[in-house]
Order: sequence, then C-alpha cells, then structure tokens
Amino acid sequence: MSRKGAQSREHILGTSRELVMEKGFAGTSIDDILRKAGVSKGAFFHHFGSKAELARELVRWHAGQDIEMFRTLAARAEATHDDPYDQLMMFLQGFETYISNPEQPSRGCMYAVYTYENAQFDEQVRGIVSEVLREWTAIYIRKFQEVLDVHPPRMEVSARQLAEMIVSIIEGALVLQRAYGKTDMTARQSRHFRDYLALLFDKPAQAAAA
Amino acid sequence: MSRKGAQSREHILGTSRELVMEKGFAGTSIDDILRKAGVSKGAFFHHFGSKAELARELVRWHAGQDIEMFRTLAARAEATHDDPYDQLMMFLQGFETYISNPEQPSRGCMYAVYTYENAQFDEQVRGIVSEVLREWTAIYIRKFQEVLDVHPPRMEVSARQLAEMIVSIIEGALVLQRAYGKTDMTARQSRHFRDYLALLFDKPAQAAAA
DNA sequence: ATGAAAACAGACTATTTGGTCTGCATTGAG
DNA sequence: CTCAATGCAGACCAAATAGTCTGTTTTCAT
Repeated sequence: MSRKGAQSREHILGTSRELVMEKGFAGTSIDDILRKAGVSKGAFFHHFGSKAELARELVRWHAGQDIEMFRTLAARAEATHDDPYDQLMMFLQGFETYISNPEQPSRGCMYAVYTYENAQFDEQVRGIVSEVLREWTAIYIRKFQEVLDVHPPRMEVSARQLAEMIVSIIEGALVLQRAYGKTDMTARQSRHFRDYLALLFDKPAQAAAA
Repeated sequence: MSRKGAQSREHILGTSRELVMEKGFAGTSIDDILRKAGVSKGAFFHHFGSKAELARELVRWHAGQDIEMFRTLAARAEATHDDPYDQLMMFLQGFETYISNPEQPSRGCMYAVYTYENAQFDEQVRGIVSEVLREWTAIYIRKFQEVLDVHPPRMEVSARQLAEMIVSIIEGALVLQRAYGKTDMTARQSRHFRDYLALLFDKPAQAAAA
C-alpha cells in the first residue's frame, strides 16, 4: 500500500468513525461517508470490500486504540505505585482525564453502538465486541483481586463484582452523557466509584484530582 | 377507532417494539415489520402516518410502561416500610425481580437504543427520551434525599450522585447483559449497588432476596 | 338491514442503498 | 525514464426503502 493510499484509507476510516458514532451503523450510508470524506465510491470500495468489512475494520481500530490506552494508563500507574489499590485509583483517575478531554468530548461508546445494533453484524464483529468487553472486565478482575489479596474489604465482595460494576458504570454513564449532553457525566461516575472503593477498603479519601 | 382497529394497531406496535429492540430503529424496515406482523402496507400506514410517527408512538409506549412500573414498585415499597432507606431497598429488589423475569429476558433499554440512534429522530422524540431519563433520575434524587435526611452517610455524598449512579449502573448493565448474553447481569449489578448503600448507610446486609 | 366511516389489501413510485465495472491518473521500484 | 501496480473517479445497476393511491372489505351506530 502506497503512502497516499494508506493515508486515504485512514481518512475514510476516521470519517466513518465519526459518522457511525453520530448516526449509528445502519443509519450511516456509504454515500454519507463519501460526501463527508469527499472521496469517490471507487476510492471507498478500493479500500474496503464492503460495508461489512468497514464494520470489521472500525471495530478493530477501536479495539487497538482502547488496548493501547489501557496499557499506557496501567503502565504509568504501576510505575508510580506499588500498592495495587493506589495503582487502581491512579488508573481510574487517568481514565477520567482521558475521557474528559474537552477537545473532543466523548459521544458514547462504540461497543455500545455495536451491541445495540448487533443484528447488523456478522459473527466475527460480534465476537470482537464481546471479546473487548470481556477483556476489560478481565483486566479489572485481576487488579481487584490483587487489591483484595492485600486489603480486607469492609463487606464481602468479589473481584468480579467490582470489575463488572465499574465497566457497567462507565457504559451507563456514556449513555446518560449522550442522552442529556452532560459531557462530564462519565468522569463524575468514575470518581464516585473511586469514593465507593475508598469506603470499601477503608482508605482516606484522596485529594480531589484535576 | 373500532375494537379490531385498536387491536391491530397494538399488534403492529408490539411487533415493531420487538424488532427495534432486536435490530435498532434504522436497521428495522417497515417491510420487516409487515412481514413479522403479517399485515399489509395499507394497514401500517392506516395506523401510523410515517416511520417517524411509529418512533414517537413507540417511545411513548415505553415511557408509559416504565412510569407505571415505577409507580407500582414505589407504592408497594412505601406501603410496606416507613423508613425511606427500607423503601428504596425494597424498590430496588422489586426492580430486580421485574428485570429478571425469565419469561422474556430483557435485551436492553429502548432509551439507550434511541440515544445511540438519536440522529434518526426528531426533536420531539429526543425530548421524550431525555425527559424519561431525567425523570427517573429525579425520582431517585428525591428518595435519596429523604434517606440522607434521616441517615448520616459514612462519607460525603449527594443525592444526585447516588441517583445518577444507579441509573448509570442499570443502563450499563443492560449493555453488558446484551453484549455477552448474561441475562442476570442487571439484577446482579442492582444487588451490588444495594450492598454499597448498606455499607454507606451502615446498615446490616439484609438476607439475600429471591 | 343499511350506509358511512373505518380498516385493510396490495400494486405502484421515486429515491436511496450497497455494490460493480470500466477506464484514467499516480506512484514508486528498477 | 518506464511501466506495472496501485489508487481513484464516477456512470451504472439491481434490490430495498419509505411512502402513495385506488379500490375492497369490515365494522358498527342508527
């Protein structure tokens, strides 16, 4: 693939991303994409064999992005703190900063879009989506287990419960954020969850982060 | 409207409900509805002037259902207990029973579908959706305020924070429930939230409900 | 019973949709 | 520079889509 070819492909992919997040997958026609991206039908079908392939590439792109974000935040947290509780807290704070980026306020979660439109997609795409969500949960489970191994909680609770709760909260907050245009909903919910953790593990509330 | 007319209208509305929840609004064609409902195009457009009107009627139907559910559960809880904390707990338990109905496991929240597809809808429909979500939150805020007025929490927390948290959790859990086919995700998350409340308000954990 | 209004059936239409195909332009390795 | 591979433009197509219209059947108050 030539330099310009790759560039053009990225451009189409980026435009599609925005449109799909804005109008949903079924609600976004290929002509919509062509219009907004300013490219021809020939260009589109040169880079993507079909709309289904676009769906696959889109979800792969997001999966890649998110894994990278997770890894970066996790690495930073683990480099800064030894205690898994502190690591987790710092990780969540990092997420809050990331999701609150005022440059491009998040309009929702692409996996939620794909989940509610899953009838549109083939088994492969559905697999990637649930795989990513499972992976997120799994990462949290491991980390919470580390925390539980060191800090006795004030009530009986499993690592899985806590992991599924934070993932649910984030997903739900993104729905509400979009539903009534409150761009800080997700970060606020994450912060509240951290307060819950502080209470659960009997830690003093930390100074409020940025 | 004749008896059979109303009946037929309900039938179309019910079928549309299922299809939209299954495939999204943009992903559901009128022909899909006609096929599944076994009615003719003439019948459909006799009852609904357009697809947009169907969208309006659908969201109105859901709003009506949910308000009724909320009122019923709230009334029962308030009739059983005097303490707002106990009322809230019973309300949430009632919700868990409702959402866990094994007859028709919930495939998600229609408002989330509408939220992520909001570009498809007119201002009126978008208004109803955010109105319902706001109303839910408002009801919870009032109830949490009552609780906070009586029971001192173990950490500083506002009624709004708690209200938005439970709504987020439910919305998010419904996404996860659908994403990986775990039909009990929502009820479990609600239960975990109740445990959090028990910890927050320093109440003994109640015997696990059904 | 009857007649007008409501309920429906389904052919038809204009537009949009995802996708193909042919031919021209650009790129970059040799 | 050359030329084959890549990148791209846009006319074209068949199917699907939302919606219309005309005519027939059903309903129900009188």
